[in-house]
Amino acid sequence: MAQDRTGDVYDFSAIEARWRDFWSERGFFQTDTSAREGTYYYLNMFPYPSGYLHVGHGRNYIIGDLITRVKIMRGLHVLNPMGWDAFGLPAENAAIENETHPWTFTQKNIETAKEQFRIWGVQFDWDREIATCLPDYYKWTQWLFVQLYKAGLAYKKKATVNFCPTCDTVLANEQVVGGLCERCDTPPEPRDLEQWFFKITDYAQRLLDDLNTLEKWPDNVVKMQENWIGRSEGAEVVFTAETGDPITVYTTRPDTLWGATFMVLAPEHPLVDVLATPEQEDAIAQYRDRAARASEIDRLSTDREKTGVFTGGYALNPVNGEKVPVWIADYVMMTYGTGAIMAVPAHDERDFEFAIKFGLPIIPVIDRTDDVAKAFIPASAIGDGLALALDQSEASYRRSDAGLLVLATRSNLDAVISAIGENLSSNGYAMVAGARFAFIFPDATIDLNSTASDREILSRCSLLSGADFSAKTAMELLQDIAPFADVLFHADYGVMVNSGDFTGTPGDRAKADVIAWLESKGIGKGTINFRLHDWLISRQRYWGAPIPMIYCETCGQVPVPEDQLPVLLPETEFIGKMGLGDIPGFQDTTCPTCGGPARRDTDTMDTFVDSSWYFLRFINPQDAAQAFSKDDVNHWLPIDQYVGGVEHAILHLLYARFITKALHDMGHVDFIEPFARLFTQGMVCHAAYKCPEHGWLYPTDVSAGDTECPKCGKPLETSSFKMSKSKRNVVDPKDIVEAYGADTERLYTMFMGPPDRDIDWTDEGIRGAFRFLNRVWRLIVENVDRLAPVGEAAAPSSLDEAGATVWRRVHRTIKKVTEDIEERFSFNTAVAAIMELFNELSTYAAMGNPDPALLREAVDALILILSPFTPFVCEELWQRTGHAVSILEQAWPSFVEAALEEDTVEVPVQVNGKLRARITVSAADAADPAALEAAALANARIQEVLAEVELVKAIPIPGKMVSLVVK
RNA sequence: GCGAGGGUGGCGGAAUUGGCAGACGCGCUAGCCUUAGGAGCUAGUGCCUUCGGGCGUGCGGGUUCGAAUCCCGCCCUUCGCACCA
Repeated sequence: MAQDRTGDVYDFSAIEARWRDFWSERGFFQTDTSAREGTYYYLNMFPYPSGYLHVGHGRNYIIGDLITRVKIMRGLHVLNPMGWDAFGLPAENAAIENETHPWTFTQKNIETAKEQFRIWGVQFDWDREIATCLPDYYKWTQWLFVQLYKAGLAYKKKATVNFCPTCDTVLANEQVVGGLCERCDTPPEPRDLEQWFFKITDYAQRLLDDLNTLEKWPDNVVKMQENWIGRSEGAEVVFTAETGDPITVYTTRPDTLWGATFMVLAPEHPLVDVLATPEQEDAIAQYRDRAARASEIDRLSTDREKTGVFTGGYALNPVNGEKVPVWIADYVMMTYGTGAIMAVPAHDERDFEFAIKFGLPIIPVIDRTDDVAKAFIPASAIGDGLALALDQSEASYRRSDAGLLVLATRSNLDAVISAIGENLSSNGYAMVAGARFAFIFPDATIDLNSTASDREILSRCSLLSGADFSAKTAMELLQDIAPFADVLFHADYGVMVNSGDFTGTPGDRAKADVIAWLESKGIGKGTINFRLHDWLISRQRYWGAPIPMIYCETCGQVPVPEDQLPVLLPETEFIGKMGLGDIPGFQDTTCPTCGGPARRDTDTMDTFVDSSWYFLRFINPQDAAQAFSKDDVNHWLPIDQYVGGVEHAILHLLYARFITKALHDMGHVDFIEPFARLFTQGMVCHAAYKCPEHGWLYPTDVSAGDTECPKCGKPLETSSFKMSKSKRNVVDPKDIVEAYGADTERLYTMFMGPPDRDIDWTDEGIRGAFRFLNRVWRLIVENVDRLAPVGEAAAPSSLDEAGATVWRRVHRTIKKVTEDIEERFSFNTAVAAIMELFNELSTYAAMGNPDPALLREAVDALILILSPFTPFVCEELWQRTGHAVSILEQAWPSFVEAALEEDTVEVPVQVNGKLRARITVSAADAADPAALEAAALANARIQEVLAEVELVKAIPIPGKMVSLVVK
C-alpha cells in the first residue's frame, strides 16, 4: 500500500507539481473554433458533479486526455471541452439536508472535480466550461423547448404516468427499470397527470434507419437502440363486439387470424366496461384493482403464471365469423399496439399457456415446417391387429404401459391413421399431433380444425371415457400425452391450414397476402408499431430548467417569447421537497399575447433535455445571442470521438440523436447524427467485502487472503463490484497519486486491460506501472550524457547488428503505438509495445558501445510515444534530454517504412501440423515460395524427420511458414 | 425467453487477414547486492515427460496442409430487453 513504498524512486511529486499548470498556462488546450481545416472534436460525456471522483471515473478522462494530446501533437485543432450536467435530484436533496441552495452544493463539487482533473494532468479548454444549471445555459434549453413546441414536437396531454413517491416526481418510460424507479428502486405508482411530451415517436423510423450509418459505433449499443425502438410489422384488424362496438387489435401474425379463438384486452382498456356482463362485473373490478397494484407484487416475482378474467362478452372474428369470448389479462399492455389482442393459442406461446389454463379452444392454423407427426394409442384402445398393421405402414413405434406411441412422418401418416383406425378396440380412441392434429375413433377420424370439431371431439371422448372426464378442449387431452410435448405448439411461419380460402398459402407469402386481403375487405390494414414511446419531460421538482409555457384564460397555452427567456428559477429556501408550484408568486405572470393575467407552467424539464444538446453549446459557449452558431457547429460536428459509459447506450444517446434530427429538420443544423464515432469504456471494479453481520467492510480492514470478518469471525462474502461508496470499495485517486504519482495511475489505468471491458483494480498491478516508470527514468537520466545532440538521427547503414535491431524496433513500435491509439483504441497493447521497446533499448544501452545517434533517436521516440500516457514525467525527461520546447509543440513521431522490413526472417517449418524446426532465411528467400521450400528441405533437422517417411506435399507460405505433409 | 459480448497459465491479459499460442505486466522460484528488503539487478516460470517427445485456448464434432480464430451442436458466464401480441 501507499505508505509502505520505500527505496530510491524518481521524485514524482516535485515533477508533477512543476508541470501541473504548465500546459494550461501555455494554452495548449485552448481551441480556436473559427478554425475550418484540420479540426478534431473529442468529447467525454459530461459528468454530474457528484462530489467525488474515483479511479474508475479517471479511466474515462484519461482516455480523453491521451487522445487529445496525440491529436495536438499531430497538429490538429483539437476541441476537448468539459462541462457539468448539473441539474437533478442529488443537489436538491443535499440542499434540503443542509438548508442551502443546490447551487452551493453543486459549485463545491465542481471545484473538487476540477482540482482532481488538475492533479491527474487531464486538461480541458476551461474557457468553454458550461453548467446546465446556470441561466445562460438553461435559457437555451428553454429556447430548444420553444422551438420543439413551435414545430409541433412538444405537446401536453393527460396521461397515466409513472410517479415515484420517493422522488416526488414522474419518471420517463426509460427511467423505470425492472418495474422500479432507476434512482431509488421504489415501485412507481400510476397517476393521471397533464404532462409535456416530446414527440420522439415521429422520428422512430429515422432513429432506426440511421443506426446503419453509425459504422463506428459499438455493435451492442446499436443493437440496444434497435431493441428499444422495437419496430414490428403487422396489421390492425377490427373485430366486432356483440354490442356492435369495434375492437381493434394489433397483430404481427395476421396469417394466423383463423386460429383466433378468443380475445384479450388490457385491464385498463376502455371497452371493458362496455363488454362486461353484470355477473362478471365484480370479478373484473377485483382483477383490475389487482392489476393496478401489480407493479409492486408481481413484477418482481419470476413465476409469471397467466391470470385473467372473462368479461362475459363476445366478439365476432371478421375472417370466419366465429364468436370468440373476450377476456382481460395483465399480459396485454394498454401502452403497446391497441391494448387489445386476438389470441391465437396454437401459434403464440403466451396465448397457448392462457388457453390451457382457462380451457379455451386451441386450433392449429399454420402447418409445421417439419414432417414430424406422432400418434398415441392408449393401452386400453389397442386392438389385436394393430402391431401388424403398423409394421406394414413402415412407421416406427414404441410400446409402454400407458400405450403405443407411433413416430410417423407426413408421407406415411395417412397409412398410420388408417392402420390405427382399423385396429382400435370398440370403445377406444387414438390421437395424432404434429403434421396433422386428429382424433381417431373406430368409425371416424376427426381433425382438430375448427372450434366445432373441437367440441365434437370432446363430446365423443367424454362419452367414451366416462364419469371422471374433465377436459375442456381437445388440446388439453393431447397435452396429457407426455411425448407430444414438442409437437403441440409452434410459432413459425408455415403453410396456412384450416383458414378458409387461404388454406394452402405458403408461409413466405401468407402475411402479405392476408394483409392485402384485409385491406381490400376494409376489415384491417397493414401497420407498423414501435415500442418507443413519446418522451415524457415534465418533472415536478425545483432543480431543473423551468418549462417556458404560460397558460392564459383567453389565449390558452402560450410559449414564453424568446426575447423574454430565460424563465429564471426563483430564489428560495430549501426546507423540503418541492416543485415550482410550491413557491409563492412563481406562477403569477401576464399573458405575452393579450397582457391579461396568466400563470406559468410549474414543472421543470427532465435533465436529459439539458444533455441532449450540450455538445452544440461548447462551440460558442459564451454566445449571448444564440444557442449556437450554425456555421460553427456545421464545421465542428458530428463529434469525431464521443466517449462515455455504456449505461447511456439508450437514454442519453437516443435523446441526443432525436434532438439533433429535430434541429436539422427545423433548419438549425446541417448534420443528422451528432456522434460519428462512439466508444463506451468499461467500469473499474474493486474487491468488496461483506460480513453478514457488519455489512460492507473497507478493504483496508481486511488483510489479504482473509475470508473471515476481523470483527466477528463470520465468513466474508468477497466479490468484485463497480466502485461505489455504499460498498466501501472505492479507490481514491488521492492515495494513489500520493504514493506513486498521477503518471503511474494514468499508466496503470491504460495498461490494466482493454478499455471497453470491465476490469478489476488491484494494488499489485499499480506497482508494476510504477516500477516501469522508475526504470524509464533511471535509464534516460543515467544516459543523458551519451545521447547525440538533439536532432541527430541514426544512420541505419552504419549500425551494428544490435543497433539495427533496436532501430527497427523503434520504428515498429512507433507504428504499432500510433495504430493502437488512433485506430484500435487498444491502449493496453500500446503500453505493452512501449515496454518491449524499453526492454530492448535498456539491454542495448547496457552494452559496451551504443551508438549515440541511435540512443538519441530511440530515447526521443520513447519519450514522445509515452507522453500521452504519462505527460508529467515525459515533459520532465524531454527537458532533461535537451529539448527547448514542450512535447506538445513537438510533432508525433513518424516511422521509417524501411525499418519495418527485416533482413532475415525466421520461418517455422511444420510437418503434419507439428512444429519441427525454425529456419532463418533472407527476406528475399522468405518471399519466394520455391526458395523457401528448398531452404526448409535443406534443414538438417527436417531431413532427419523426413528420412523415415515419404514427403507427399510441401506448402510454402511466403513470409510466414512452410508446411510439409508426409505419410 | 429474446438480443449482444465473454470463456486462453496461479492472476490481468496478447495473438490486427486461418499461419510459431501465452506478447506485456502481476505473482512465484533461485541467485546477486544489501545491516535489512515489500527496493534494485540477473536467470527461470503453460502442463506432463522415460528428456525422444507428448498434451494444451470451456465441452463434443467438423472443414483445412494448418484452427484460440471458420462451421455445427452443447455448457458456463456478463450485460441489455423482458408477457411488446
